This record gives sequence, C-alpha cells and structure tokens, in this order.
Amino acid sequence: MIRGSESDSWSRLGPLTFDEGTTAQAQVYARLRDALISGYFRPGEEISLRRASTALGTSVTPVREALRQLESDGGLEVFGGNRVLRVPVLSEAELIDIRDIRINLESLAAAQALDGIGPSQMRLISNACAVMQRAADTGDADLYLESNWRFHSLIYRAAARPILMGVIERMWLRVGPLIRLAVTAPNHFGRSMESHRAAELALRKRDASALQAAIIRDISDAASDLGRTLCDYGPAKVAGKA
Amino acid sequence: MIRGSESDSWSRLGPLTFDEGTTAQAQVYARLRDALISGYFRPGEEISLRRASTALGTSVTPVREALRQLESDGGLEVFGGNRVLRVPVLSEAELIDIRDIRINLESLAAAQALDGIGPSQMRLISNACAVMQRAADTGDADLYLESNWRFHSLIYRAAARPILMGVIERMWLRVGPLIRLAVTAPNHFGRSMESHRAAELALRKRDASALQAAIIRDISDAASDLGRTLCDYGPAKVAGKA
DNA sequence: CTAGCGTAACTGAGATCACAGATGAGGGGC
DNA sequence: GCCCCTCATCTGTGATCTCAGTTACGCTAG
Repeated sequence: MIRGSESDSWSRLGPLTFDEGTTAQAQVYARLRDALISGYFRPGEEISLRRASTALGTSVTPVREALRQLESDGGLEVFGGNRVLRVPVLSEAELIDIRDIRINLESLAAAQALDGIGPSQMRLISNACAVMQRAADTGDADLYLESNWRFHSLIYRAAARPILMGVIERMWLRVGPLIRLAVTAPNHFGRSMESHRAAELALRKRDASALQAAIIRDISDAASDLGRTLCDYGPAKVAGKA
Repeated sequence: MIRGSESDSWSRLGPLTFDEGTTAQAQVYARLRDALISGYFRPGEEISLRRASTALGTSVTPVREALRQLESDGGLEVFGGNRVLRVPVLSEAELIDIRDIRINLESLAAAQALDGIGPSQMRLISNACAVMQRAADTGDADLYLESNWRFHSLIYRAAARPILMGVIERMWLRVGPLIRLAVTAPNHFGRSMESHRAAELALRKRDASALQAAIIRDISDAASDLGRTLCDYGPAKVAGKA
C-alpha cells in the first residue's frame, strides 16, 4: 500500500526554475525557507527526502543538503527513531527564548536601519504596510503573512547588517509555522496592525526609540498570541499526527 | 603534479570515533565546528571535500553535508568560480556586525544565567578562568582559546536557553579563526583577563549589571584587537593565499 | 470485534560514479 | 626573457544504488 499523501503543502511551491548560475541545492533551500517563514507547513508536519525531491523535480542529493541546512537553522528537526525530518512543535520555553532574541536583535536592527531608509525605501515600506492592512481587513492570511515579513525585512535590511539579518531570518523561520496558526487568534490583526502603524509613523518621524518600542510591542504581542495558540494546538497535534 | 598539501590543520583532529548512535555527518560537523571555534583553521584557508573526507576517513557524503551546514552558519564560504569552500576573511563591517550581535545576546545570556549558576557550576567556571589565566601567563594560545570558550560557554549555558546558545556559538564560529591571530596582539591577554576576572567576581556577587558590563567590555576589547589584526593580516593574506 | 503478528513500503545514511568547470603548472612560440 | 596555450588534476554538483532500520497496513487467530 502506498502511504498517505499530504502533498497539499507542496503544491504551493512548484518545480524549480531552470538553472541560472545558482545550484539546485540553493534553490531548494531558498524555496523551503520562504515556505516555512510564510507558514506553508504546519507544526509537526513531516518532510520526506524522496517525496520532497519528486515534488521539486530533482534527486535527493540537493534536497538532503537543503533539509540539513534547515535543520541546522532550527526550521526542521529530526524526529523519532526513523530520523524523519519534521517541522518542530515549539515549546513554551523555546517561544520565550526566541522572543527575547528577537526583541534584542530586531530593535537593534531597527535602530541601525533609521539612517539607511531613504524616500524610495520608505515608499516600499509604506506600501507593504498598506497591503498588510488590506489583508488584515479582508482576512487574507496568506497575503498578511507575506506582507508582514516584507514589512519587517525591508526595515531590517536597511540596517545593512547581513549577519544580523541572517540571524533574524532564522528566528522568523522558527516561528513561521506557528504564526500561521496564530493569526486566527481574536483581535490578532488589530493589535498587530496597531504596532505596525506606530512603527511606520516612527520611521517617518525618524524617532529611534519610538520605532524600537513599536517593534518590541509587536514581538511581545505576537509571542503572547503564539503561546496561546501553542496551548490550544500543541497537545492535540502531538497526540494525533494526521 | 599533485597540488599543495596544507594538511597540518587536519592533523589536530584525527579520524572519527566509531559510530555510537550519532551519524557520521553530525560527528564531522561537531569536529569541524569546534576546530573553527578554536582557531585551528586560518582565515582564507581552503577546505576541500575530498581531502577532508580522506583526512576524516569517510566518504564525501557526510563531509559535504557538514560543510554545507558550516557554510550556512557562516563558518565557511564558497569562494571563486571553483565554488571551493574556505574560511571567510571577515571585513571590518562584518566585525562590527558580529560585535553588536554578541554584545546584545551575550549580555542577555549572562543576565539570564545568574539564577542558574549553583556552587558546582561556579566551581567549573572558576576553574576555567584559572586555566585561562595560566595559559595567558605561559603564552599557550591553544589552551587559552579553549578555556576562553569554555569559560564563556559555561556561563551562557547556565541560562538554559538552547536557541540563544546556538546563535552565540555561531558568532564564535565566525570569529574563531581571527581570534587565533588576535591573541598575539600586544597586551591582549592582560586586558582580556581583566574583563574575565571582573566577570567572575560579578558572578560570585550575583551582580547582573556588573557581569553584563564585564562581558560587554570583553567583547568590545576583543573586537578592537580583531579589527587591528584584520588590518595587518587581511590584505597580505588575500593577495597571496599560500 | 479485538489483539497480535508478518510483511511490504517507507525512512534516512552513506558510498560511488559521472560530469562540467576552474585552476595551475609546464612547455612551446615569439 | 616573456607570454600564451595546453593538458592533467583538481574542484563541487548531482544522480543512483545499497543498506539497515522503522513504520504502518492488513491479515489471521482467538
């Protein structure tokens, strides 16, 4: 008998683009990383080497390296005696761990970013914020998550700190799958957008401490919602994996 | 003709221990990561898949995955059209980038660690500090670097924040090769040990802010020495790679 | 209807092979 | 003497195969 499908998660990301200087491994990694940040995979979902490679149209070799990297990033973890890779189900302690790292590093990045944001960057950021607002109004979770990440990453990227940016991305990689579930929390959109608008205003006024405060509030609020989501979701999902 | 050897760096880490539940890939990764933190490899040194696999006594497959992970961690980078992996030669901007991340995260870890350090932990830490002092007195760079990492990691590990610990380790992974060269800087030992003794005292007195101040001073001083080392070393080594 | 067992399909891990490109040493032409 | 060309050897990349272990389905006995 052929075992269960669960291929719906893979349908969102098609086969790789034909080689254009980059390696297959790098494409697989980038594709899966973005998918994890965007919450395309649920916590506890298992990722098989062969299934992933057939879905992406390559052999297992590049996929194995990409998945190993994602494991090193904390976006996947080995699970069970089978050593199958799955999306981690975060514990409450890990959530606090991540929250405090995010508060420190993202406020640092925000402060450093202020000098690097010109009119054109500001336009992109405001646009992302507007799209996010629209997604919140219409309840479009996919669009919301994507523009939320774009909004934050546009700010942080302006700090011109590649290593810091990489660390922040890895934190988002870890919380991505859970955020996807947390956006359904009551009034999550409202509270989050409040912080986002405050951050945008602080950017315009070039107020570093107000910007940091808004970012910290956003992270803290999100962590609370994530913790609540975890309590509802975690036990149910760990018990029955289907 | 067979190309250059440069195998001296590999002699320090022998072949892997026989399988004991862990995978070969994990062993290779751990071995090379510790070697990088300890500065066994010089900035700019190239790591070849096949040479590494023969040195470690395995096939290229586990080595390739381990090296890819190290690249993802920033401990290695692809270089040249050959895509050969080498130990990165940090730029001054990257040094600042790392320094600020370290200041934020290591002071956070230190503050969290205070509650987790009991008498037995304190004894281990003091021991590491004493060994480090002795290494500084005798000018034993190997011993100094090893005990320096042990001293810091014992403190941070007491914070019981695995994710934070992982990020900090990655930062040390990046600076390891350079620190090895920086310890020869004039009075580096003296200034560094001053911060270390201050940190140890703060731990005993359970003074969080004094501990953070000592850690921050240690990181800042080290970053200065690293920057100076970079100016002396970087241009010379990038030009002629042997 | 349930409990237990056997087996088939699936899991990752590692080794090996083939391929394309880059590198660098050495020889030949100017 | 200097420059360019050539070729052997290195480089990573990706595909394929085998192996040992685990999982889960389905059958059979009670």
